[in-house]
Amino acid sequence: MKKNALYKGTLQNIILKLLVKEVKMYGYQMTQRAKELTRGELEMTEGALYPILHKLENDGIIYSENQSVKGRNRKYYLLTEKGKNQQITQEAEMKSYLFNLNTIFEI
Amino acid sequence: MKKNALYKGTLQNIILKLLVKEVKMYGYQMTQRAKELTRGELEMTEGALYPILHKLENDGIIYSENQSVKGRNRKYYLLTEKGKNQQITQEAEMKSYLFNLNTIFEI
DNA sequence: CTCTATACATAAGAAAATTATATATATTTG
DNA sequence: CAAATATATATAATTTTCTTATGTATAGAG
Repeated sequence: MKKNALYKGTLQNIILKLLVKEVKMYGYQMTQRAKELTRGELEMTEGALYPILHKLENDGIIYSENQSVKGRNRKYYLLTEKGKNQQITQEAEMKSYLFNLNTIFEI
Repeated sequence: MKKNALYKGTLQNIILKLLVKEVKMYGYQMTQRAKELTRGELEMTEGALYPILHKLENDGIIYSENQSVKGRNRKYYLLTEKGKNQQITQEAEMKSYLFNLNTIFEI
């Protein structure tokens, strides 16, 4: 099994959760934060991350602000109002999902 | 988001857990059991289930026994020794995964 | 000055699911 | 009793979602 196999289908949900917790984040920062929070387990690849961010922005769930920091460009993302609602819905789905898996795996 | 989106990547793990709990099960039974345990949330489709079962059998993780019940054929699956070890490994991975998601979603 | 880290982006390919279709029998319902 | 639904397995075509690979660019460490 691949390293991130279990996390398939949860990435968008995780991204929205990170954004609601930290208010604004840039892509690279999300990969680091996700890795920290999962004790090194989840390594979000750029090939997965950036297309999701672009899709979310295109769908009006998040919006971006460019900022130059120490000569490098960062693209910060924030939740829109629509995105905040979406995040609440998806977090509820995630909690139900976790409850169900806890049931199956008797945790 | 699709109904089973979050469960993507966990199906094989769930199947092995069902088998270790109930010793022997047939495919259709797994779909019903999974649906019960997730309060109707997870509806394992045949197109996902059967290819996984065939792959697991081909890899020596499970083996099958045909049984005719009330005129209909059932193909029961059981874990091999290799499969039991595999299940233990995958359950540990699943628990780590759940721990990490609980961390992210602060449950 | 080279390597690693930071930062974003996208194309090609693989993996894992959904959807659709097929077959067959038992049971329930109108 | 015919039709619809439930039971039971299987597979092909398609779609989704990820990995891998590649590209660009700058900062900092050694």
